[in-house]
Amino acid sequence: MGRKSKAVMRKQEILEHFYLVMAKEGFENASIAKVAASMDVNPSLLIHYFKTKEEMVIDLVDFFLNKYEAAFIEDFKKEADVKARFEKAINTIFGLDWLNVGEYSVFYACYYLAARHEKIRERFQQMYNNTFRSFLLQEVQLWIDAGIIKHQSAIEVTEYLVIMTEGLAFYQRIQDKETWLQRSESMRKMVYKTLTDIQL
Amino acid sequence: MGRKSKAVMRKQEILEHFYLVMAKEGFENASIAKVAASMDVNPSLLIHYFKTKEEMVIDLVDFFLNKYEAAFIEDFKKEADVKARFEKAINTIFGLDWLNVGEYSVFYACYYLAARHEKIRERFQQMYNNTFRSFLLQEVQLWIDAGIIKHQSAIEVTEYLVIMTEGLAFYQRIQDKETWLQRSESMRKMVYKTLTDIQL
Amino acid sequence: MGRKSKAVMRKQEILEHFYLVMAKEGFENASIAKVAASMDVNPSLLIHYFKTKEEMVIDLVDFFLNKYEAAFIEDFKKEADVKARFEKAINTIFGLDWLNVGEYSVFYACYYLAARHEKIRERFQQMYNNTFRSFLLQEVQLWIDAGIIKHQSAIEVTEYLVIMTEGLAFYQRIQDKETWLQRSESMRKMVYKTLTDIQL
Amino acid sequence: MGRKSKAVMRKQEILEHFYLVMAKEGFENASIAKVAASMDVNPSLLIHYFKTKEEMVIDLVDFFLNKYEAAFIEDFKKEADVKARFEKAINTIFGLDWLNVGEYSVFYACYYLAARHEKIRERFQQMYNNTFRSFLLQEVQLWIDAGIIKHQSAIEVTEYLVIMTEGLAFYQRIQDKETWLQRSESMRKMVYKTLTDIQL
DNA sequence: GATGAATGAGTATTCATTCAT
DNA sequence: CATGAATGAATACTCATTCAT
Repeated sequence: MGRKSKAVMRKQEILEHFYLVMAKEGFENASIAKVAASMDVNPSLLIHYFKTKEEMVIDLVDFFLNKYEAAFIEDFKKEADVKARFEKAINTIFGLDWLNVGEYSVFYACYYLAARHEKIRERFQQMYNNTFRSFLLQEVQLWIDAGIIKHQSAIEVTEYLVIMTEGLAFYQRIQDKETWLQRSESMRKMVYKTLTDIQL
Repeated sequence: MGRKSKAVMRKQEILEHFYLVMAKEGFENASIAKVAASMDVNPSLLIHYFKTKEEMVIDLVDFFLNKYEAAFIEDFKKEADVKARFEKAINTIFGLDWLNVGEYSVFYACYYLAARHEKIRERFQQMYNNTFRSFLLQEVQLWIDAGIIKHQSAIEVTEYLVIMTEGLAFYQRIQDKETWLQRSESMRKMVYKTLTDIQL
Repeated sequence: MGRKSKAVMRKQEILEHFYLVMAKEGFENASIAKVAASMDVNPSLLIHYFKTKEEMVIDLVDFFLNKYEAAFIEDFKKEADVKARFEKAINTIFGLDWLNVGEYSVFYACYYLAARHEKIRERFQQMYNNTFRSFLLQEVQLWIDAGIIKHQSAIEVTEYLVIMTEGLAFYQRIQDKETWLQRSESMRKMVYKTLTDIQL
Repeated sequence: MGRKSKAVMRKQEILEHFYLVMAKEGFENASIAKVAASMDVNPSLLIHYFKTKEEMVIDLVDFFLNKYEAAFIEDFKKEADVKARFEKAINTIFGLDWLNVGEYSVFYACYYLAARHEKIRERFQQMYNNTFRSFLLQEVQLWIDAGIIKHQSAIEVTEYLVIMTEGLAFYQRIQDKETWLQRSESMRKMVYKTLTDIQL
């Protein structure tokens, strides 16, 4: 494969700074000039690599989702034992956020953009359907094979988990920490019961 | 003596147009000038009522969430019979979206803003905690009293429904219609089972 | 004479606030809106009393110079003994400033305006020629009569003092305090000598 | 490689136009747009060189004072003979103004700004202390060496001349020409006498 | 006498972008 | 590859002012 070309590296670097500016100043305030300032280069250099800002935004979403996917998968891979991984998965879903304010504001900026930009929406679809679902699917299958989950198909459980994860993340972010912690425990039990038929 | 105050009405009118411009052109492209153009008044008039754009944005979120709340409650109130209302609630959650693209892009723009603005986040909290939760809570209690839902507390079920609703809405929006329809049915069954202990 | 009419009092009040805003924010930033805000009234009220801003500015200069004159004369009147008044006059001229930053910035804003506005220039002329000169003239005559000043006409000395006062004030304002104090003493001696023919 | 820098020249050109606009329309009416219009370029170009208007104003003062200094020194250098230069200096101080209305209104706008801006005040200090004083000081020393001025130190005389110059300039500008001419002659005599001990 | 509605021109500044070097 | 010059449209906001109430 050899070294990445300078262009590819530069683009990556630009997106990294674009992301940082967005996390810090908000998506609506992230301008080419500010990203250039953050990199200490001339604004026209960014235009040199991404012909328009729109292109840059689209690539930013891609860049961000790659990061997000990697973090998600990383989180699941750590444990070797199947039972332990199941517990960990549940804990992760109900655990406090993986992302800080700046980061998840970028996530929702991207999600907002998906509503208006077909290309971006497709990228989201791809992430959820290919990466998350297909990864979770094999994971869930292992849980079923191990008898942890009963009476349900792998595909249904996968969908359920994705939806719960997003619903929880969404709901959690508008709650203050104390309120959230009070509520998350009973949610955890309910999901646990739904999946395992075991009353905790 | 001054003039009779048109402030309340005018503000409402401005927010209506702000919302329309946002739905049509996207939140990042909704400028004071465009809203003024849409109303056929001078931009400075908007500043006369809302001293800054920020204030206008905050009030827009409020305006939008009020609308959203009203639509939500309206939807639940239509049926008189408890059992029918329960079915309807489930169907609504799993049904296709209440909102069109422009509308839900505004919703997610608002949600994105909540990540960065405390006032806006508080407004979301208030909507979820006071309006949705408290409304759903009495509804769920009726379902429990009627024996539709078993073995679970009203508060838990309420939380569960809110989270499922948001998770589903989120997930649905990045799926194409066909994919979504295929998946929603199995989700519906799983939730039904979780709540009623009845295998559909 | 009776009471001043409400209009006169209101105008005075407006000018007072105009002056305060100017001293605080600078003459180029003193707008009708800010003055109104400072008074907690509606901007159009100021237009009600002064038809245009220009008129308000002209009256402001007048208002300010009246204040300035009053302070000047007050300062001279305090002493009864002629010799003491002469000493005091000299000390005042060489003493540190009567005005603080905001105040003298207003003074120089007015002076700047005099360069462009004939009406304002005339008002300055009137102040210097009528008030300062004519007041100083009788004062100087007393000093001459008392034999404090020798070999010079009252009119010449008056002119000399006005010029020295302005030159010193101007020069002093761009010096830091320490530098100024070092230099003012020798200036004082030179003027003293010029006027009295006495080597201090 | 970038473009060859035109920054220095362009900045100078902009300041020249800024000065012209200020002299013509008054400091409070000198806007970036007007300066750009006067240069027949786009307003944003001015911001390209001076990031803010404030920066532009500060540089304008510098630009103006440089001009002013140069004119002052030029005026003194013309004569070769010491005695002639002394006479010329006195005549210049008492002569009619070097500047026309627009020009000296800019001068007083700058002086006004010095009251509010430390950087600008420092620039004035520098001009008076370094340029004027140090230049005059050597000049005055020549006069003393030549026996034109007696019984006084060079430094005192220098201070005295600076102060008289400013006081006269200030006073002169609010007088009409006829009044001024009547008075300047006697002033001239008094200064002459103070410096030379010779009764004219 | 005082308010608030409304305007229209103006403010400084930022934006993305193009082009010459 | 990278800079800096330059543009032109857009930004939010402020200005003084008018007019109806």
